[in-house]
Amino acid sequence: MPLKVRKNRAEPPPQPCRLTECMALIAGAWAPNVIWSLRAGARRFSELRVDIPPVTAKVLSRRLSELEERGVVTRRVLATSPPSVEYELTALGAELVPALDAIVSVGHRLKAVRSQGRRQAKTRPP
Amino acid sequence: MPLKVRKNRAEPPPQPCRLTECMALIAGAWAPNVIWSLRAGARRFSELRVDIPPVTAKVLSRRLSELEERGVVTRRVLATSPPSVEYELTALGAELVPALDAIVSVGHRLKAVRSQGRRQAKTRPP
DNA sequence: CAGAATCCGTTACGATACTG
DNA sequence: CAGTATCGTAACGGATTCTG
Repeated sequence: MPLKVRKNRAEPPPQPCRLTECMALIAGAWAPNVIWSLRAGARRFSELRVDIPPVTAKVLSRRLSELEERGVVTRRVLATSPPSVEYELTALGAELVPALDAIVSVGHRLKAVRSQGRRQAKTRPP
Repeated sequence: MPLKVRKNRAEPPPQPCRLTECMALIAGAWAPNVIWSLRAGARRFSELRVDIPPVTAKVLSRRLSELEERGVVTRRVLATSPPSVEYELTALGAELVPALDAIVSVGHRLKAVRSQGRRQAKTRPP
């Protein structure tokens, strides 16, 4: 008799597809970095390029459009000469920052555990 | 005179590359869904396939290996017949769940703003 | 059941060059 | 300065088949 698939307890958020859809908010190369760079306030296109070294103008431009379309950032053209454009997190976009923080925190601790787990491998209770 | 690139205020976490590295924790298709599915406890391979409908065995298997290697989940082979394998979040892996929750929360509210922003477009203070 | 192996299509990224 | 256009490539995921 085949094993029974246990019911998945705790399913307040309905389908897993919802999750996928929401994760798309920060999808695409460098999107998290853009949010990260804007955490302290507005920033211009070329400043973002400097903040995120290996990003190309094409990809940065694309990512910013997507983030704007999704309501994560706002775009404001300044009447300077030459013209410059400022990007800023929306109120909701700013709420993504703590989430990124949490992920980074876990990442750092995982790395620490890794490197010290090597040295002193097994301390297991019998 | 060209505009000066303003210093990026607030830079406690050093390079943006660190962020990229940490975001890799939840990278790959369905990885967030796996973490999500394991939030309430251990789950078998085939149960995860049911939890996350469109995932193929190949990709699920690959994602689980990666997550295990990164210390996000643990893998335990049960001595049953036929053999089954249980996956479970590690302590650190479990800390990713609130972060995913936050992102989902923002995602839902962004969607709400979107759909009601259509109907009643402009209410701006002079 | 849990998964490895193979093949193959899509895509998204990077590099480069060009525009307003 | 702030992008857009075009091109080539590598990586990723999906479908299918096979094994212990």
